[in-house]
Amino acid sequence: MPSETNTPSRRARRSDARLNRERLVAVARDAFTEHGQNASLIDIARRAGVGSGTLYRHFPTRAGLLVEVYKRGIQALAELAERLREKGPPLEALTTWLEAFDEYTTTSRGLKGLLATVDDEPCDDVDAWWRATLLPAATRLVEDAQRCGAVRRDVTTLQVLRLVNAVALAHEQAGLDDQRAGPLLDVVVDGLRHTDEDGDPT
Amino acid sequence: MPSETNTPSRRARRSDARLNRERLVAVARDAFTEHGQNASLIDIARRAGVGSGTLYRHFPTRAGLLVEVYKRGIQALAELAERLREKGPPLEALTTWLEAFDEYTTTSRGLKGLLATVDDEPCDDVDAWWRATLLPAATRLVEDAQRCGAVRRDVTTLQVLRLVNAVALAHEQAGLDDQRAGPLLDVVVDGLRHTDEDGDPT
DNA sequence: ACCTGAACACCGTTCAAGT
DNA sequence: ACCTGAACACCGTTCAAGT
Repeated sequence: MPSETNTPSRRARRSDARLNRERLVAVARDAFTEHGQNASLIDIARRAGVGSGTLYRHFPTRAGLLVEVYKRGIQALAELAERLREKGPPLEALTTWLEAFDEYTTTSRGLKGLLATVDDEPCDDVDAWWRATLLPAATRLVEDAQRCGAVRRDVTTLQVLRLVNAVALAHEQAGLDDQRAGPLLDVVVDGLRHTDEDGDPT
Repeated sequence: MPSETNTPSRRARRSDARLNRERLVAVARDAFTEHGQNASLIDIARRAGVGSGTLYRHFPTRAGLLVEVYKRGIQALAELAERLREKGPPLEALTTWLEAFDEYTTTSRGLKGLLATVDDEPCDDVDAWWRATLLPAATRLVEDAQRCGAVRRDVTTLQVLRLVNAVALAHEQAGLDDQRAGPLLDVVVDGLRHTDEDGDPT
């Protein structure tokens, strides 16, 4: 197999590329945390010690880089949703999960910006990826809670996520990055709960 | 009075400046509507037919220009708050006002961005201006509703405004600029209402 | 007093040239 | 196959020079 014996240089190149990629992601994580989702890409490349072209080769779009940075966290949230669903009553599961979601997005500045730009339907493959990861798990939680009458039925899962994300975003933009949104999140969660007191008697 | 007779040229100059200023504001209104609060300033100057220095002379900061564009609307909202307060029951007044607030910010793209950056305390005179206009009126509405037990007491007026603004912002960033936030706003309003069902029995 | 526009520093993105 | 960095187009902001 010459394709294996005569390509130690290929292997070496590849490990170089892999190293660059890892460095970029690590630097990007810091940059997004420090400056939000609009952190300077050229600065990320500089701090990673690579040319700007290299950054674009690995991550053609900013969203792609953002997703790479927050990939693990998004996956962890999806898994948490499944665990909570098996464990407790629907409303409690949803509430706990939304708090975890809020906590993660609060500490991950760039992620808030990424989620905020979500449209009603997937627009590219990066968008499609995180939707496929996060939405199904969240939808199951929301629909469980709706089915048992604990949560109002006139909201979609995407709207719920947008709402919680907006709260986190509002909190961040107010300059209070460090702590969770707390009472503001409570307002949203209370608002999501189904109440009968509005039943129109006509 | 020589200071009056020998300054017809001064009068002419001033009217030039006034015209430039008006043009800038008119163009800026369109630009913010079209591109949001980050619309290109250089493009605004260009479209108004003035040099970039002229824009900076009239409006040293972007926030100053934004406030100028939305000044009337902010004042109108403050007056509406007073009228509603005199007219109906506290909760209804607050609800109606928040809907009007949401509707105005929804149609005024740049305003959402301006309000989103509000800190817990005024940071400059532009910030101070709209706070002095909007906050007192809104605070009276909120506190009325809290006093009569219709709205929970663990939120401040600023938090309420941030929350509603965040909803409008989330809605816009999701690419649905045209319609009001609707159900998302309902969730927030419901969440603000005071309910006793959570009274801890300990 | 007011306006202009060149000048500077910065960024996003692409692409020819290198290894 | 991968990387570099110059090149281009754009913007925010300032300031000397004009009227």
